[in-house]
Amino acid sequence: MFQQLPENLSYPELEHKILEFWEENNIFEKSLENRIGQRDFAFFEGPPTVNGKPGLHHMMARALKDTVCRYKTMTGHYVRRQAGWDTHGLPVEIAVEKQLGLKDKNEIESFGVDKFNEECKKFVYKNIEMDQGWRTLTRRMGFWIDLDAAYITCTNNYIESVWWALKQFFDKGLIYKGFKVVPQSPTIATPLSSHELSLGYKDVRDPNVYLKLKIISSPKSSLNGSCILVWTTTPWTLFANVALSVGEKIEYVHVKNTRKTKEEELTDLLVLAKSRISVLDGEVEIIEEFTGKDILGTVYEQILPYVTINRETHTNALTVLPGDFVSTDDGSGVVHLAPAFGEDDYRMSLLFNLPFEQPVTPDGHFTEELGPYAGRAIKTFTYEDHVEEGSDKDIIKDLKYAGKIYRSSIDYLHSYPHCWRTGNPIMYYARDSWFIRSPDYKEIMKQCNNQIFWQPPEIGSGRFGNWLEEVKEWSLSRDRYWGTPLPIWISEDGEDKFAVGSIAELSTGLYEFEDGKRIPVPECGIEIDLHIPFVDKVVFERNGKVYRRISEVIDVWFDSGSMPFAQMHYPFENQDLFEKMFPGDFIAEGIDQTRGWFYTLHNIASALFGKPAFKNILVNELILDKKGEKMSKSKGNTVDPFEIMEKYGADAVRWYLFVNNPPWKATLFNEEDINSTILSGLFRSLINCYAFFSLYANIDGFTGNEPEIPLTKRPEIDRWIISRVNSVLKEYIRWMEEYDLTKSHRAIQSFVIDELSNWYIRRNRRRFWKGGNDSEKIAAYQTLRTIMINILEMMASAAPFLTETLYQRLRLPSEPISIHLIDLPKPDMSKMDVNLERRMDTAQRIVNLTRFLREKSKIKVRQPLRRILVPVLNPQQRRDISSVEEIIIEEINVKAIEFVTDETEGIVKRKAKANFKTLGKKFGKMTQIVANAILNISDSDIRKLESGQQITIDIDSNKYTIEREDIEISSEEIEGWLVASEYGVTVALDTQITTELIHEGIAREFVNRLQNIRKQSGFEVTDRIKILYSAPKNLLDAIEIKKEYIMNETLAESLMITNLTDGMEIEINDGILKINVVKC
RNA sequence: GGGCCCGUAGCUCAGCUUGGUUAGAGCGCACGCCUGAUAAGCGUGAGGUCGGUUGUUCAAGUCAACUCGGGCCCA
Repeated sequence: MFQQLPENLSYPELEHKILEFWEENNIFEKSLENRIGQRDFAFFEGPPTVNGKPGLHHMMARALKDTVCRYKTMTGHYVRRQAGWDTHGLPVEIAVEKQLGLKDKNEIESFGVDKFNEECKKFVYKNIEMDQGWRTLTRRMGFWIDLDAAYITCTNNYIESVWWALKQFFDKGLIYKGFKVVPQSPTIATPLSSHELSLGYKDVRDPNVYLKLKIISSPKSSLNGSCILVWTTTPWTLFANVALSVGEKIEYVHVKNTRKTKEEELTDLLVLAKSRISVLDGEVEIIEEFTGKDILGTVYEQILPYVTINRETHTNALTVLPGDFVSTDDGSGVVHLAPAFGEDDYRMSLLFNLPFEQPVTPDGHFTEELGPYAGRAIKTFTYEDHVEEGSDKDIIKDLKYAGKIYRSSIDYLHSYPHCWRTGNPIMYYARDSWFIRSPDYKEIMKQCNNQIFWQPPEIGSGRFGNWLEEVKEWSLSRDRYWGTPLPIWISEDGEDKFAVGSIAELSTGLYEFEDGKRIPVPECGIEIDLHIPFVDKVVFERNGKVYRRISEVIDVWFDSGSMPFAQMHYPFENQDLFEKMFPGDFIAEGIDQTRGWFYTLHNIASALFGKPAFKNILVNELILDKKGEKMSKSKGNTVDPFEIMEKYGADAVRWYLFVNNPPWKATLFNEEDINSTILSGLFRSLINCYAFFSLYANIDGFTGNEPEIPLTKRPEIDRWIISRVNSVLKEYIRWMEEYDLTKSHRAIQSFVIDELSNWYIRRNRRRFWKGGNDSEKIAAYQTLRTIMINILEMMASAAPFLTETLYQRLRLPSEPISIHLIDLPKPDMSKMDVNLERRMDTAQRIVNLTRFLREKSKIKVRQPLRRILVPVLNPQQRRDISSVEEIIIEEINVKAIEFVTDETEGIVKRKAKANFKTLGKKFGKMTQIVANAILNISDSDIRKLESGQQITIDIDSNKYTIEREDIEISSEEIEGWLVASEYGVTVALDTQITTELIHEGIAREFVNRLQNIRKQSGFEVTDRIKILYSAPKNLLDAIEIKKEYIMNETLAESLMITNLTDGMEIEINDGILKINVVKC
């Protein structure tokens, strides 16, 4: 028996059952066991950070991964799928701080770093198990990945592998400590790496301030007493201003500027770049022009008086210096320099021996030096529970009071980096920190990138490629607690350092107790934990020196970038496995990982192994809401993946995400589309196909074990659908191999709906319901079952639940217990017949044309007609159509197809149309004119061309030679007939209806009414009936003549005329009949 | 300021690599058909200045330049 689907089927309900089935039968495990020893396909899971709830966009990446992995499994690969969790770093620290009510690093220190890290660890493990979290999402959506063997980045094994990697970098001289201006996240007091920075750009309004600074002395004496105009968007950096910079070759002007304010008229004498005069208000009179070079050395009045600048020791302080970075795109063409807060500025300070003032603490507050500003926040910082007001406005107020503001507003709109975790604006800040010299191996990274297949390709060459072109040093260290400790130990005199690359090496150190006692690590009695504070208690005594670890932890992105080897604790274990798994075959994540995980994977793999980390990558774009806006919690337009899956089922959502739009294009998520296109389209069609199959298969007792009818013995339409399914399979595989899941699945979709359901099944219904069990019927069942299975095989990786549900009902006991344990078949070339496919295509075209003609002439399909005429251009076309004649005739209810050829000249008018492709090449400018002439060439000329001769056309006494290939021939009209044509196929319909045909039509109408009555009366399909009826003369005649046919069709024992007074009234062709139908 | 992607029917998308003369599909809408897949199935129709301009070409949705709008990334 082929088990029927439930009446009110609920996809989510079915899916839950399937989940249980998989788990009870260990299907996932079996799918792996099956493939042991087969080709390996190495998949790398990008570890999600274990805080927060997963969103819909996470479902996208996970669905893509799952589908590719399942597909690869079905095509004979062993796909190792180790899950992973990213557990270190700021996201976790911040969540835990919040939980514990700690506000900043000081509070963490007093709380105790050991306890804090312990809390972080607990938090991480709790989140991994969380309901409605990642684990649940993963299970619910059917993402098959080994969660129990997940790599967790905060385990000793993982960290040990990361340490090994860091030691490689260190020993190659690629890690160094530098004093540099780095982007610093103020409220968490740690530097960020460039890829972290790239996660947090936001459009903001910043101050837009023009300062006028008094010139004390200048080599250009005419400027003395005037002011130099300086522009800034960061007033908080002005305290640290030590010099100004101009472009040596830029043209500057000395102007007299008069403008009116509300209160008074002001006149200023100002110096600024000539091209920036437009920033001035009011009238401008140019007094003098010169270049930047002319005013170098000009001394100006210090902007804000708090820090003391000694011009004796720093002779260049508070002067105008040359800078190649000065631009005149905005501002005044004069740049203020604060070496502690800008990369260019810092470089200038070294070059010109400028004083270095840093009146700001690493957490973004002013130092004691600054009097009234001491302790205030530089910018407005937002915390979980409060907001700390920034200082910009007050600084501007003070400067105004001091008469140093030319103009100020807070309207400079630009995109500025913010901390990706706290959301607060970053500050560029000079400090000590550790770096990886990534530019040193830039060429290797570029070369490795060329070996990667990117889907879509433009990200590899564009976004990622450009990024590699401008590789920056990797700012590696973080001044935080919960992270992989940077395993570098420095001698107490600071002169020597080394990296520790393993637990074994760490164990050669000494554990230092609070009382100063040092005991070898293996004997210290404390369990080794590669975190702060344990590692900081380990000291080494070498060469008579004591070495202590530096304090920093590393960028979490180094953790996740290390996963290709760290997930398997390489090189300490699993060397063979690593050899097989590296480089990885496939990764898939969101585009936001381009400079995140994609980059760190690539960077580390290039540096350590000189190979790319992965060979194929599928990138997905954002999921926007249906209006095209980004989903965000604040807008309230986010979609909960769990809710959506319980509404439509995971399969429908997965399918929708693939098919609606290529994943690498921003997808507009419209919930209703899941229902209107996926559920009521493809899925319903597929379900209906199965329902149809099982209904009749069960009636006929078809088991699936019948001896196979050879392909050659099956009807043409069977061979057609089998050919088609193989063609589709070929196409599907082609796109899957290119990681184009949209094209591959769209191909299946149209096949199921248009070809299987709407053509094959509909055309063959009669074969299934007619009596007997001949070979033609068995062939129909066998064909349909095969096709269904083939479809399920193709769909299984994308819609694992629905396909399993149907497979369970279709499978024979001898077949694998799950669709996911099956081998995807290879397209069978011997079953593909392109000619047959073309012929069927023509048949469908003729059917469509005929339907159109019936519609036009208002003749119902139930009314048989005598014939259609089809003009054929050649014997081939005639043979093509003849071979599918039966199908056409039945579908459109005509008695015959007649072919019109040359011999029946006169009936068909033929027309030649220009083939522009060949014509254009030959005649160039004359193409259009020749094409027009071709429209008018005679029938005999057309025939000449057909026989291979050339003709010449005269236009304005020029001769143009035309060949067969230059024209397209079509039959356009048939005299006196209703005609339609499309793509070279023409159909004429004979609309004459003879008495015989009328009788037949009436009989069919009558059968139709009777069938309706049977159905309404709730009779079984197999019940026999007796019919009594009365009817007007014309109908009665027809019914009597067609009596046998009618009785046959309706399973009637008798069909008797009586004078019915009661009975059901029905109408046929405007006549009223009365019928009485009873079961025998 | 730079880079990338997108703009085709009311909506979601094909088509653009390789230019060729009625620009397609699905959904929605309107109308009709079918009734032994029936809380199914089929068809027809309306609906498009292919974002705009300019250019290349005999010919541009397709190629080029510019431009407008949207998104993403960078500075």
